[in-house]
Amino acid sequence: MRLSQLFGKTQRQPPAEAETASHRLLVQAGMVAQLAAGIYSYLPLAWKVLRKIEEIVRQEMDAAGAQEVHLPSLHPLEIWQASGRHQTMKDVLFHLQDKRGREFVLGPTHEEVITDLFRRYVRSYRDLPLMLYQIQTKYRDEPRPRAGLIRLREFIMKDLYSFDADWEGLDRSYTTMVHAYENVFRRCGVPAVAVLADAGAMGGKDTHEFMFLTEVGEDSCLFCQACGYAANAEVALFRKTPTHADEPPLPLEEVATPGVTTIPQLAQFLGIPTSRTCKAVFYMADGRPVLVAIRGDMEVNETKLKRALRALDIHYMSEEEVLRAGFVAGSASAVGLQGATIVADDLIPQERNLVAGANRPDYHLLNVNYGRDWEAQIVADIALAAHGHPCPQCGEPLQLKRGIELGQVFKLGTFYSEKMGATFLDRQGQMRPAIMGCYGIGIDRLLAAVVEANHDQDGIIWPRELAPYPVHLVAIAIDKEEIRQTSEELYCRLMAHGIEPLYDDREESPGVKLKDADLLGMPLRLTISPRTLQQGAVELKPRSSPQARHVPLEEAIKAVTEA
RNA sequence: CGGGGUGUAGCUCAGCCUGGUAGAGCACCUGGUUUGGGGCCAGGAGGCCGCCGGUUCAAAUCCGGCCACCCCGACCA
Repeated sequence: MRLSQLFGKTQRQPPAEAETASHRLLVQAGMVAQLAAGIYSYLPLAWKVLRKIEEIVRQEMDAAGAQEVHLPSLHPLEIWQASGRHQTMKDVLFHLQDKRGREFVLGPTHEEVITDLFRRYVRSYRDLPLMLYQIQTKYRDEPRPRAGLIRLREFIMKDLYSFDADWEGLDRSYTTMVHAYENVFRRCGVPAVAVLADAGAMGGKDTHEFMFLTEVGEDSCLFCQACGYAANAEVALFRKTPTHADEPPLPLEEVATPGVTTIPQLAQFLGIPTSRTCKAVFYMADGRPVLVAIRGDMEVNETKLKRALRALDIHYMSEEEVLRAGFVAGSASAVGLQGATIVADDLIPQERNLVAGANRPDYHLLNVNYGRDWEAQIVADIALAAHGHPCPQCGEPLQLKRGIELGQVFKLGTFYSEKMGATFLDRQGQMRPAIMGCYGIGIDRLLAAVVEANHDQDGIIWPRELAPYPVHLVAIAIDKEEIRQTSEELYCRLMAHGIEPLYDDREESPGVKLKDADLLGMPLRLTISPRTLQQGAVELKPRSSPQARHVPLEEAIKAVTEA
């Protein structure tokens, strides 16, 4: 490919809006272009890489025994009503109508469509297990698109669905997919780790996310170096031990705490650690007020809270909602509280003599004891694991790291098959719902991660298997006839050997060409210049190393093949 | 949806406070020169100053509303 003909132009200035390396480099290299928030065009170079990523994914999915299909993006609304997800996913669904007013949604994922397909064709356990997948554009009206290709509203996803006759079968399919995913990410040059995750609106039980650990990631995960425990912060457990479990309960006592409205102030005012306090946090859960009681040194994990409440939607109370609920912000507690659901973290009942709000301004209560002074409707683990908390398995301190979620695998079970009647007859002639799993990879997000994982200050460094072209051929001073002739010859010779280079045949200064070569990131660079030509040589340099060497022109093909 | 920020040439930005002729660098076109890290010279083309309204003799500039985009949070591949 001649660079002079290539559609897409490098820019000298990085784009102002880009804050992450992948966003900046892909835009600056002229590989992607934004159309609207979370909606991008892919130009030739990026599209080539995406196709290579897809090819790797196809190979691994096929090797795992899956078959590729292609499902529609236009989904009749009814199919979403059948699963109930027109409600649980309504915030991200794009809606549209046909001429007759029939309602459709743009597919954000395909459990409903695939389950429908299954129920039309599968009758017998003999057809199981079954794995179907597709690589397709998904549409989600994300509340906040972010960081170039990291979070898009229109994106390419590989989604695979497994159907098994029993739970052991699902476990096997799941394990098979986990291994396939490890292969995909390894081949793409992105180190990914599997962590325990939350199933969210997908339904189902076990689920893992594959994380690429990086500071620019939007997820937080906790890791134990001692025993290997790894979990998304949304679901991470940690070992909780009460500090004063053996203390006898002391009499409740009200104290004046003028001007004290926060836990740190309270602890300082009374000269106690924050772990001796019981904090009240206010939420609205599906429109109902909720008071959450948690030890003062911990934070609420909203994913856990949402699950404990079995709520569709929860959010932190606004000031207005606090007023309406009648909570005394700064001095609130569950003691004597009416008219709200009370949720207590499961550590609270084990503690003795905590300090909590008195539900009147400037007063707090000493020696508050669960069971004696108050009770909660729900007691559950709703605490957020943090850096340094003890591992739930071995007690060693957990490490907090940020990551980008590249893929997720779910054991869905019968969530969809029961709702939608996806059944089969087992060996005994019994009708049973299929046991399902689903497995997604964000293809364009993976592209972004590839760049995040493979770049330096000068540009992208494509891994071999993904590079748009294996070689970048730079002709310096190409307006000199002998340079042009030699470069053209080498270009043709490489092509004849099945190596298509990206050939910089532009009449540009050396600096421009070399900078662009670094930015565009082909794994090998061949440079022809008056200097190399004098020796009848061409310079060969890997993008990933500063080491360049001269090789005789006639050995160029061999050198490239062996490099 | 809450909080913060930005909208001026293809890109990066100045001009706005203090109203009066729309600018720079890069990119683009012509010609010349240079040739190993975005070189130099000359000439040229390119703008509903985000949109709508208001104030004013006069608005990129002041005021109001709206929209878009970016960042931080609640959601997800």
